[in-house]
Amino acid sequence: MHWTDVMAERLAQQGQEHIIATGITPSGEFHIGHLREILTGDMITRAANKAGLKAELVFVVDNADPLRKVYPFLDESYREFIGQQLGAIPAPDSEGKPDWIRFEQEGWTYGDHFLTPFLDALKQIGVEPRLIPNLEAYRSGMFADATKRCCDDIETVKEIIERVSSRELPEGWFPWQPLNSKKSLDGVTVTGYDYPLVHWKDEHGEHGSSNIIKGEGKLPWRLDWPAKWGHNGVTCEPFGKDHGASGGSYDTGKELSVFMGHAPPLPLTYEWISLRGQGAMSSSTGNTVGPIEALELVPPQILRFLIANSKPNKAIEFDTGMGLVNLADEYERLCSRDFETELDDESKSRRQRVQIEDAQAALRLSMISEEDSNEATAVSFRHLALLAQIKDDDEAVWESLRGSGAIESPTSLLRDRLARMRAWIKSSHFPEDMRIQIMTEPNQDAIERLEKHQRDLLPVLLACFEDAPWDVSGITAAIKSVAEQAEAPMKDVYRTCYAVFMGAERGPRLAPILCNCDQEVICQLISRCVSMS
RNA sequence: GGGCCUGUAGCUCAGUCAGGUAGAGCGUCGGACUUUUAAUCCGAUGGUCGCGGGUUCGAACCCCGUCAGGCCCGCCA
Repeated sequence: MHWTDVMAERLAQQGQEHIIATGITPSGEFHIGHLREILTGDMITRAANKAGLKAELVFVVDNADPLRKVYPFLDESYREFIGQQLGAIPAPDSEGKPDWIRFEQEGWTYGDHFLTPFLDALKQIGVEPRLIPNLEAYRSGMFADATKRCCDDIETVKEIIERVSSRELPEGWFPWQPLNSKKSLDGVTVTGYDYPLVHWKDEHGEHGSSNIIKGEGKLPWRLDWPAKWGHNGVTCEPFGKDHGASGGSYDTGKELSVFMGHAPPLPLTYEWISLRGQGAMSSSTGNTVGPIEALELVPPQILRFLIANSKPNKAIEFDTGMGLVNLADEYERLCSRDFETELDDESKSRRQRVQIEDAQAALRLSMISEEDSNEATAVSFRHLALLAQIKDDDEAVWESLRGSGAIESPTSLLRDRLARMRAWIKSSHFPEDMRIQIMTEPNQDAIERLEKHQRDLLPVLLACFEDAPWDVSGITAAIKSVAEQAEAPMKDVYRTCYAVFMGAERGPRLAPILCNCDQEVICQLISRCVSMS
């Protein structure tokens, strides 16, 4: 059974209506790691709805969280904002400096700045959750009840956190962090409590009172999370393995949730996504591939497929090179399979059936909208990558595909895919193995691997190429005339050609590539191979 | 110190929750297609299931131990 269906089954045991929650702090550039959080939630939601439940995906934007430090992409002037809430400070401009003008005129905040492009990407990927900006929830008093309960019984709250997480809370710990005189959550000491006011003094020597109902502060993380479960009615939430560790915030949240008066959500811990060969993704080191960037390279279905096809507890290594080609081709192959017929085959073992069913489920979850069909494009990524490099003009690509009978006319799906393919080829992510390159130096190994009678074709090849009109048909004719003059099979001629031009045994159609090269340079290459043989 | 996850074919992984002959895809190798879109089709190859014990008629799967890698227990998904 697919992992999403397992979750749906568990949810069904608990009730009919579900809120599946995801939450991310917009502290920096979003990356595909964040995509796992939201897609995991989205896929559970889909599976639950398919199982006849009523499920909704929500995305809690943790813009009440404070700025932790001056990240490398920020100007030093952000130092004054440390400790202040992400939804209440200006966004960085192109130089990383606070954009006061947009902040004051449009209310454009730090959180908005990072969230908005991510939401655009999500839309393309087919995820449109209900947004719950956390700062606004605080300000509208949504956290008041839970907060009151905690402040009224600090000892119980403390006991739960200290026992479950086995860490000691500092002296003077209070279940509400007030904003100080500089709107910061740091360096504040609570001096008294008189609901709804929490009295404080800060490190600047100022005194004041924080109104819980108006959200003049926030709950510490370990309380904030279970409180959100309560007022958002969350019944299921996937989260990263950092929260899932024993004694971690889910463990304390579970008990605190009951203390606050509601059942904790069904958890699902997922593993991190790392960049192949570069370790974990991190916004602060700049070691990221953003969802936007990823979408420029591959269609959104492939990104969904990556998540759908990996069990949550499996770490994913995102590979923007050959790995992506293989992933995309695997997706393409699955699209063209006929699962129904395969499942009708009685001789299939239980395991084989499970594999087929899981592949089917993963494919269905890869669709952008549930009404889509997974039409196969009949063109592999590998093949398209090749054509896109050989032919600068889109029309020529379609012409070639028509000629080989792969398509009759390009679908919008294919047009879209070609556009992304061209972006990929231009980017630094495109794998060198896929890049078509004509030799600049003779490849001695390849020449030596040729049979003698194949090497003997080299002088003939040189003669024919020197006289050839330098266009596609001229070069094609020249290759053909080599075979005629030498009375050799075409197979040998091609072998020789690929050895000379690409240092390989086989390769893509040569004429369209060679006509983009300089005739004299090509002939010199052949001539050097001749003298070598 | 406590805990979590992972370890199965060259690679990526299913299969572990409900024990019943070790599976897929990729790769590799071979063949076919007689001017080759790195294509496509067909066939073959491939594993002491990290290691040791236990339970069982029977263990990749359950139990105990152990090794290796990754991670968490300080608000980074």
